[in-house]
Amino acid sequence: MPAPHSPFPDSPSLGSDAGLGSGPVPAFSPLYQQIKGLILQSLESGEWRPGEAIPSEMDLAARYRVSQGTVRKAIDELAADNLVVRRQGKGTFVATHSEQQVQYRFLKLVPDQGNAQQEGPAERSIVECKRMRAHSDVARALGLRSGDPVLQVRRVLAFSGKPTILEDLWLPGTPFKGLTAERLRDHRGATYALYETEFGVRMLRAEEQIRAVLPDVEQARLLGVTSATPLLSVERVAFTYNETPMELRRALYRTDTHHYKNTLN
Amino acid sequence: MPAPHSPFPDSPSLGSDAGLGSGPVPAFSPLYQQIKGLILQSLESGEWRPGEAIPSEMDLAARYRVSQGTVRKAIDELAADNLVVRRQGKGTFVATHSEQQVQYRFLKLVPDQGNAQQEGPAERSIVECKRMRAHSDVARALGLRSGDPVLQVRRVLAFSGKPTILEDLWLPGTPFKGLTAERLRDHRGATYALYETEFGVRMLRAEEQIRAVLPDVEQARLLGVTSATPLLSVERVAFTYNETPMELRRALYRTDTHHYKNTLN
DNA sequence: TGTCTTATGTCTTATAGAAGATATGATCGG
DNA sequence: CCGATCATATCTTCTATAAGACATAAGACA
Repeated sequence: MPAPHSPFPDSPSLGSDAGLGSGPVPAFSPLYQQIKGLILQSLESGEWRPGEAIPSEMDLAARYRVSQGTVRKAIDELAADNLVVRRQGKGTFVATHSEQQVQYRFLKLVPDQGNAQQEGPAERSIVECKRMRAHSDVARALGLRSGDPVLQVRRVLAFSGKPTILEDLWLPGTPFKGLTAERLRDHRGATYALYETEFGVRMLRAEEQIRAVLPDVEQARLLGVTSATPLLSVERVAFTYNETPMELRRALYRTDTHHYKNTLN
Repeated sequence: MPAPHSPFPDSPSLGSDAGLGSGPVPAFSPLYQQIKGLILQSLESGEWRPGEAIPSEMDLAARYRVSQGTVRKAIDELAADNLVVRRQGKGTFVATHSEQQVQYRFLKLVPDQGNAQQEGPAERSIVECKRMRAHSDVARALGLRSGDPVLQVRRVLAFSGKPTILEDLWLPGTPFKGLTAERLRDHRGATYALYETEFGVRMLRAEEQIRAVLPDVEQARLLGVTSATPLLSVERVAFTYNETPMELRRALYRTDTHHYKNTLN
């Protein structure tokens, strides 16, 4: 086998025993992981848009001066992380929240009877949408400082006319400059798809903390329940590239007709 | 490249274009998936016990008359499903609920401050343990018929002396013949580890349905809360091989000091 | 007792052919 | 001459194999 080539075009050879100096990739990592890191950078830079195809494995192999199999293993991991989607015979595509078979990729609330497809899309109504300064807890969750500008949205999602989810969203003000209640209301499809197409913010991963709570009077009114109705409190932080938090979402779920579904393995 | 060999030792050649007739593997599946199925059978039959090493990739390759890389890809998928664990330079081991770094593999409840390691193991106390006949809902969840014998266990888990989880377990009577309150109480470590070592039942996967509820009087008493305290209701069905359900678990979680943590991607 | 060697695992990379999808162009019927 | 249909060319990803690199542990040996 010939000595491994440098995955960095037009740079002096450094093989697999040279360090990158800085960056997310450890200095002494296997070749395919270095390639993965490079593809990740191109993905982050927007070289290929969500929904578009990335270059073929052969093209990428030529670009990075490695074999097709090495590129393949790099893409395998990206596909396992849901960053790209492979389609045999067609190509590899940048994953997107739009045009997906499942409308809501991160929503785990499903109806007790039937499935989410039959139920159809949620009816959304925005209760409030204002720019404000972040409190300490919101700032901490979003990696900001207290007082930094944020956008807050409160809305209700209803299924079959029945209000089921009350959500409060907090978004960092700078990346989402220009987002208004109108644009939110007019947009069809998932909110994360709007972030993607209008603001170039791709949500890749999220973490949720779930509790059981009782609503306050205002929350109960918006959901059409009494203050004695137990609700699921779901606090979600969604991350884009480099584990950067870009959205805090505090939601209350009614669980009389729906339940939160989770699979463990 | 030579023609693919049969993965079935001492059987007439059938290559990749012959059907298996019956079984979990589709008739026209790639070689590595057929190998995966064969390894799965050996795993299920108990040829290698949990915690033990399975034969090396080279040995398995010789056994099935395929190349090491093909065996590798089969094991890759088994490792992705958490059925086996790879350790470079040491071997590939059958995954187990015992001797794991995380004591409770399926428990997603974590303390609000600190982590589960610091907290230490839960203090268990068995409230009830009796053999009975399955009601229709329990029978349906376990794939039994109404009236079939089942074992029911009710217990409380406490952290730092504070009762936090109230669990009702239902187990099919036949596979768990001989399980008593004493054996449950005397056992150290995860309950799923007990199933593994004492009854040869390996839990591979589970599905949970989560709701917010209020406890009845008895439940509230056992958890030391009022009937007005909202609790997380977690109904879990755990599966062994062939997607066979082997345990139904209905639990109530207190979420004043803990929360249910979930990662989405 | 400490170090080196060796055996035996998995891991990484490379190559060749198979299988799927799509566009193009030839062929045939009207 | 026009249009539908089939074969083919050429993309793509997928599968299978081989061989060297790296990791780990046990025994040889000073």
